[in-house]
Amino acid sequence: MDRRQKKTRDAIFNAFTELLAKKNYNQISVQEIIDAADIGRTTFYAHFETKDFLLKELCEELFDHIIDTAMGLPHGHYHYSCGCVADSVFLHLLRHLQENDLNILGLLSSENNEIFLRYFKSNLKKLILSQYADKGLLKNSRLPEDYIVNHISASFVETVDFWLSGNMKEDTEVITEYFLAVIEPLLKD
Amino acid sequence: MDRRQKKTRDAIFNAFTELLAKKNYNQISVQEIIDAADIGRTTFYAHFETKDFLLKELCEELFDHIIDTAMGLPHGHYHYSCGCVADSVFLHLLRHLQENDLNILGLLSSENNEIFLRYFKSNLKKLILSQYADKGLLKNSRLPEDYIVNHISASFVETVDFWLSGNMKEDTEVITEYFLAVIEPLLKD
DNA sequence: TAGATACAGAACACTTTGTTTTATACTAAA
DNA sequence: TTTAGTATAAAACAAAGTGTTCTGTATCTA
Repeated sequence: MDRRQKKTRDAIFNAFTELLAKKNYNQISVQEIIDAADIGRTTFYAHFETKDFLLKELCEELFDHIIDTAMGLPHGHYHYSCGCVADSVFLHLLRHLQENDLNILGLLSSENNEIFLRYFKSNLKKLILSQYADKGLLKNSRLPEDYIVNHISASFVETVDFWLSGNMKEDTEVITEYFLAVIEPLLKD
Repeated sequence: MDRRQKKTRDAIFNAFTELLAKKNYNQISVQEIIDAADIGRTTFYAHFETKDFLLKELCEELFDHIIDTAMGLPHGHYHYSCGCVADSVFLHLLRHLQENDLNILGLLSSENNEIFLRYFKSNLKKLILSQYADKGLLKNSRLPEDYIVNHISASFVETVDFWLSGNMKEDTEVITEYFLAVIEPLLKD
């Protein structure tokens, strides 16, 4: 990719991320992004059709990477009761968040975090499927599989939200235990 | 309240609700609401400071009523295992939604339903607290109470979302059973 | 070095926003 | 029924934002 393109693209992402950390998405104008990124008006529209498309691409950059690396990890049982919390993909995800690449924490903690949590959740489903469904761990006589996958994804996202809104007081291991304790009853062993 | 005030207020709410059912919140302009409600520009701003305030007041009208009536219901154990699903407040809530007062279903099923689901969730916490926490049913040696309350609220909202996005194929009783099966392991008995 | 491309800057018509002003119609209470 | 208060309509307004087009310049790649 042309160095110039990458440079302006990064400038836009950075400006947008900083703005999102301090004000609501709806209240951010394209003009503000342009000013903050210090680029020409034409340039912005050459890169992104609208503000919504910019958001979408930002989300892709943020979460696709995180989920994809997690997908590459070896799968395991990861039950709370079997004491292997330390090996859980979910612990890995939390630690990845904690490292705060690309100021992802700022966005997930911001006032308008629903946007990102929603995107996070939809990406998580793929991970859940590869972790549990492939191994037949989700079979449950009372509940349909898609309901369980949805529930587990939502539970993790909500756990992250709980953790962040409490300023990450708890260790990643503790939060992982909370989460695993909540989803464990839904899994076959 | 002045009849004229109530009349325009209703006109605004109706117009806004109809617009929300077919397009995204961000893409709706105040001008469109004004046109749809067939009122004067000045009148709108006499009622609502901004579009965001209008949304907030709409949410209050929609959910405060539902939750408040549910709060008035007698409390019970409502465990899946004890077979008293029929008495659950949650079943009552689902039926209330199904009646579709004020086209609440249209909003909860719309593309931008996060806004409403989020508001729904925060109101639900009050209900969960009155249902379970007061009776000491949430005590759990492994998990803090606020985490459990948050989890139960989120689980119900996500269950509603699951139900609606599948076009309400399942009966309210079945959905209630799914939900109770998921939260039951977190409760003391 | 040459052709292609990304960028800046300015101008553009257009929409939206929130306010102000003036005049009219309605309502609630005396 | 009258009256004083108030809700509304209509028009005009400045300010800001949107998305596009054009021209000239700088930068990249081959």
